[in-house]
Amino acid sequence: MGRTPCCEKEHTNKGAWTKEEDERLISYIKRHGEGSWRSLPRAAGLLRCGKSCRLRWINYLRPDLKRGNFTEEEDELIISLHSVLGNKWSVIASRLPGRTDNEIKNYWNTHIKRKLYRRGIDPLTHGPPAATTTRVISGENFIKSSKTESPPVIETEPDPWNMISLAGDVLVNKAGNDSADHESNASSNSGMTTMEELVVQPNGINLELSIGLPQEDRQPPNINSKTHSPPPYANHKMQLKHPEDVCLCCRFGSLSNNRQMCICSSSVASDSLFRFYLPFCS
DNA sequence: AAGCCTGTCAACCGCGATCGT
DNA sequence: GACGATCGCGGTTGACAGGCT
Repeated sequence: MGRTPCCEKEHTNKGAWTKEEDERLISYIKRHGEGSWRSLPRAAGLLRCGKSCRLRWINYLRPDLKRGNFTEEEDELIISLHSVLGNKWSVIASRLPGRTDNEIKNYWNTHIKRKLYRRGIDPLTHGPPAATTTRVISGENFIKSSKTESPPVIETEPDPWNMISLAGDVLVNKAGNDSADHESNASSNSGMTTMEELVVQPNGINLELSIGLPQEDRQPPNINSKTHSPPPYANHKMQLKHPEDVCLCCRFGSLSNNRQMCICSSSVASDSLFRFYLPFCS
């Protein structure tokens, strides 16, 4: 059962288009116009699926396409349109002359999401990271468990762990220092060179942003009550590529071998305070 | 220098929407 | 209204280039 295929797969080319194929397609559309994609390949002498021809034309060959980098104005327009429209790439593209939905979608996933994360904005909600999200797997730089990048995994059920760490409300300072807001730490990471130097101040939790449980109830549900071990994924380290990057889980990074490493590694698991923050990293 | 890793983006795939009969 | 054909969208994949170790 199932759908009938859109073309005879065994007689069609796949993969990258050759120059000759492009020329054939352009020439045919110049003569006959767009449309009738199903019959176009045969008529144009192309061994391609109609969908493939349509996509090639729309995303690459159309003469009115604008090439080159996105401008700052386009960036901001995309961000504001996305905040209203969500992933309606075709609608967003219709507001940016010369840009295709595919192009904008790719650009969003590779550039703008990162840009928003750096601004402390959740690209899904266009607001601050939600207090009800549970597990952001290392934010923009999360270690890919598969080839596919999903955005940071955001689940919506309330989770006390995340209520503490995700909303940007955890204050971690070097021992002996007065409290400093996480923004300045996050942007500079200055002096945060080792995890051993770090002390969590439990009373540094910003309750304005949190809907957390009372302190004594914050034992994370997935901590092994006998071993007090964090979940396995807490044993990873996360690489942060850019100096201003921070782990979306713990909101900090630290320098290690000239690389930004998330401080939320298992090496601090013995610190009961830290355990609250571990599972959200890596 | 070689192998690995990561980012980018063109292309593919599946499915819902729309159209035509 | 039912049904099949086609279109269009959004998510995903995979090839490739460049940087890093």
